[in-house]
Amino acid sequence: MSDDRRLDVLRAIVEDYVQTQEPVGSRVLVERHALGVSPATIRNDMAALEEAGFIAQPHTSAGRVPTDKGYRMFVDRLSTIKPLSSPERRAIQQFLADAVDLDDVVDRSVRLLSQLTQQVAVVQYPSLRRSALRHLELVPVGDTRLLVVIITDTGRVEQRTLELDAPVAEHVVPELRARLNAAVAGRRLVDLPEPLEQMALAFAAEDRPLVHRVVRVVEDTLAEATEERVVMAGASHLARSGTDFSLTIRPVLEALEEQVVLLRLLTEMAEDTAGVTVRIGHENQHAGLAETSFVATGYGGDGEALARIGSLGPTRMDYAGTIASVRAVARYLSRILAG
Amino acid sequence: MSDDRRLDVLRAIVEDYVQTQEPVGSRVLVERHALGVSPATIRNDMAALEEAGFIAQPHTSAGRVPTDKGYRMFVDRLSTIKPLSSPERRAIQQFLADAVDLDDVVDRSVRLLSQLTQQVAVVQYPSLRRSALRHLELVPVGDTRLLVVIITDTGRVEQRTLELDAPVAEHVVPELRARLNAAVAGRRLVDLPEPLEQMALAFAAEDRPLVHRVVRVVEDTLAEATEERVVMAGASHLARSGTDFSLTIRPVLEALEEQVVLLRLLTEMAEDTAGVTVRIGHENQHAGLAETSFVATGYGGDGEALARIGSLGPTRMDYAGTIASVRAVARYLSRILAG
DNA sequence: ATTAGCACTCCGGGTCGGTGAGTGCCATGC
DNA sequence: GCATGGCACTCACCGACCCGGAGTGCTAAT
Repeated sequence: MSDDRRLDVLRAIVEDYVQTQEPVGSRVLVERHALGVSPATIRNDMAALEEAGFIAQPHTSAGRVPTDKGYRMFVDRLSTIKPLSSPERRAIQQFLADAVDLDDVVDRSVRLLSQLTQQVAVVQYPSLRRSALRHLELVPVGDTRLLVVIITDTGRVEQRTLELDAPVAEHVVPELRARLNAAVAGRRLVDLPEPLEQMALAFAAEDRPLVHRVVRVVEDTLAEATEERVVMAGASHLARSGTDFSLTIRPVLEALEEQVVLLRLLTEMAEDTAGVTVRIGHENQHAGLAETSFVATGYGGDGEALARIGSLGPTRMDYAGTIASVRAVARYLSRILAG
Repeated sequence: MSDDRRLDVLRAIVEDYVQTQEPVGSRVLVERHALGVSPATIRNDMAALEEAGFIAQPHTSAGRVPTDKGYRMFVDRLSTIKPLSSPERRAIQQFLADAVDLDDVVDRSVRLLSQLTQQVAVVQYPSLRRSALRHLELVPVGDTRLLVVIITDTGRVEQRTLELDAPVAEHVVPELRARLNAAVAGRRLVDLPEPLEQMALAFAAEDRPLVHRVVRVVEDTLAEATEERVVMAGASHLARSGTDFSLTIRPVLEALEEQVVLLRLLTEMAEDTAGVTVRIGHENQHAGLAETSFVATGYGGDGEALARIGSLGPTRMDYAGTIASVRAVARYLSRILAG
């Protein structure tokens, strides 16, 4: 049995179906691809592929459609890398380089990726937990409030307001600011508790409560679940014309509006740090995403990724192109953040 | 001619149509509303209303549907205010009060409003231009870069990185920071140029270039077009089941993804500061929004609004309820920001 | 192992009446 | 002069029906 040709047939089916969005039959298959055999032969192969679960027919006497398993095989073994053209690369780089601050970088990235893939793009902000601290700022507000501002080396800024019982002693704030910064600058979250503990000891007993509260806020902010921010763009691509997919658009939009779902989507793909991860159809846990695929990778950080970026579309998507785009944007994004 | 009854009929048509989403005929009208006359009479009134352009029929021998003009009349003269229940109010208040910083406040507001109205919600960040400055922070990064952080009294934070030609002189940064803050604290953008000018004079000539560059960055940031940030939530409500509206979903989503369009939508309604503004169907400039209505109002600031918040849905929406929700969220939002 | 031939299935689109909701108009009544 | 009952008319909608075409699976021949 010519196993090779069967895989060729599978590849051809996936490629045709992705392009035409219509079940593909044996005749058009031999016409459009140089398979060198007759439709009847293809039919036999198709029967075998169906038996093996790679393709299915929507109804008797219709062409074949790839199953999730078929797409899986396609991305794992059949699809070839599709490098971006060099003008494309330059355009990406330029567009991202014009960003003015982190919000802008993230915003531009997500729009760019959505534009490139013609799908929904998702970008996670650099994790606070895994970033290093660049600066801590304390700003007294009125008498009894203290604004704590945290700036990371990726440019991310978080702020929390602290309500105090008593007015702050004048001299404490500058000293605390100085010592805090000395203690945290350049360190990552995991390395923080001890230096902060040490630092607190340097203060007079009467100032300790304040110091501890500030330390507490900093630690909480960095550890909080809310630290994980995600942005999305390109939802309109879900309503691409000429697709029954629009029937399923509601649950998909709903899923995408739940930060929790998005985060799980991104973080569940965390194992494979260097490469690109692909989740196809039902491989996604969320029910609303059963007819979508998600392509993601990490960015920032050397070795361990700072955060993730991905693209979501119908299972019948251009995997090669999407993978290439996701990878490219992630690469330039990393470069910007490191620069 | 009983003009009053005609308006009653119009009101009845709008209310019925909003509820059922189906063209409403003369029979069901007299059945569902206590109009005290026969269908034939209603039919005469309907003919008059159609003549006047308030209603239309999709095709001969179908019921009537309100036109944009009909909705306009309805919101201007016919709809009654629908106050929120007091548990609802408490829930809103509580939900917003739990917010941890400005991003969180805005995020919660937009989600809340989308939840309340079951439509798309849009919230604009408090304008930098109209806010007062709370604090300016300068953080040296490496030798030749300076991070400028701007914090407003609404809690908004903006940051810009400044690339310098030469290493910064050690002593300049603390002094500049102190003087800058003295100059700007509590002032609004329009009041800034002069004090900043004054301040710069206090520095030695050799430090002037640096000082001027920092001043420049601050002023630019506050004046920039990109200062206007808008967030959106509830797009999934656009795909509400059982509506041909889903055919038009694409252009609407596209419009909503353009910051520019959103901003124009919000700012074009700026005249009426205290009340709620409603734009119906074709009154919206953007072509993709011809079948939607937008309800917006300002929030924050006394007198002049700091920013705007609104809700967008199909023209056949519950105007009274939407107006009430938008107003309520805006009110509590203002309160939080002032607190 | 491949292929030509063939019978079979079933989707999609088109046609065709029947039904019912809704209208417009007219003649009548208060 | 306004409201009303009656009535003919118009369409959209729905189900039944039919037909063509695409695609398959099977079998027999190479």
